[in-house]
Amino acid sequence: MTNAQQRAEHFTRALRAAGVRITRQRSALLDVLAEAEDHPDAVELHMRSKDREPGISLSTVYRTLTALEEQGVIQRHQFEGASARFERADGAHHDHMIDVETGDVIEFCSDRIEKLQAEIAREMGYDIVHHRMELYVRRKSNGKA
Amino acid sequence: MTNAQQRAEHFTRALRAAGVRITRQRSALLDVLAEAEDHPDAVELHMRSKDREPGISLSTVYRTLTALEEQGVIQRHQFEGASARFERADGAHHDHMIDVETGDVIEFCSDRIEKLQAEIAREMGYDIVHHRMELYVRRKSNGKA
DNA sequence: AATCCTGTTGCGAATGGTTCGCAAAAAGCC
DNA sequence: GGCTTTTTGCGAACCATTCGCAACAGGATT
Repeated sequence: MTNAQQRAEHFTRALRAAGVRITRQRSALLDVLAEAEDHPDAVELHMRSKDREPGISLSTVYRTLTALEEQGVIQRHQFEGASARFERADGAHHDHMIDVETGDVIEFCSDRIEKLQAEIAREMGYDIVHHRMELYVRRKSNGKA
Repeated sequence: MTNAQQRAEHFTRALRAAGVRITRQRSALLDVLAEAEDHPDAVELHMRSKDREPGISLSTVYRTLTALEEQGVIQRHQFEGASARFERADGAHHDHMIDVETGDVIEFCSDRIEKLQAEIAREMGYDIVHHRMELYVRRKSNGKA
């Protein structure tokens, strides 16, 4: 069994556990999400899902994405000046770099930054509920200047 | 002359320099922005401006905010699940903590985090164009747990 | 595999923050 | 003061997302 199939089953179980029914439409979207290696938005996911289940509507995509997010198995990211983009919530926590030229999303993680964030919040009398850190970047110029 | 007056003049000069005319409406909004010590959204700025210049419309507030942002004298922040909030761009760069209970915005800055961000981007072959870091926080609980 | 109950669908309409188009009004240079 | 150009307020348009609803379909039970 492929990783993607395992992930699709994981999604299915998560929804079933929440009393959510698995319809043909949802199954198609779950497969799409399980296979995605990028950070697609709702419209992109809708297009990919239509290849498997032509009848699926954009509303259903949004509704299912919301349900999956509520179960904590996917994450929704609202990057600057763009519609929400989604990704699986399997691996470890990470932050994002967005290539401002191409829109590509690069994942990264820094324990040291996380520690500093927690420390700063603590010093000011707060606990961090969650955080958002995005670096908007451009490929480094080769030349000197 | 108060700081707020100086800041209002600074805004005025910035707009004039860009060939933007200073109308009564804009003048009112500029004063409001110059006095603000918080991070108001467009609707809030509209309300405050109406106290000085009752005729001002929300469209004008948005248009002027956009012009000021283009001149780099104010900043627009899009925090999670809320409308855009604005602040003056005088002082040094800083990031934000948002109290998830109250919506209050607390400013903070960490050179160490900034350095780490730049280092991470560099190692991956990128230059940072700008970044966004927001800590969504809750007042620390007094008790043990 | 037929039934029933309840959750789900697609559609189009609604939402909410923000922007736009337009004709009337006002800045500000001469 | 007149004239040109920008700006205004208004309402309509926008766009991503959500909602309302009547028709439809899981899936547990039989």
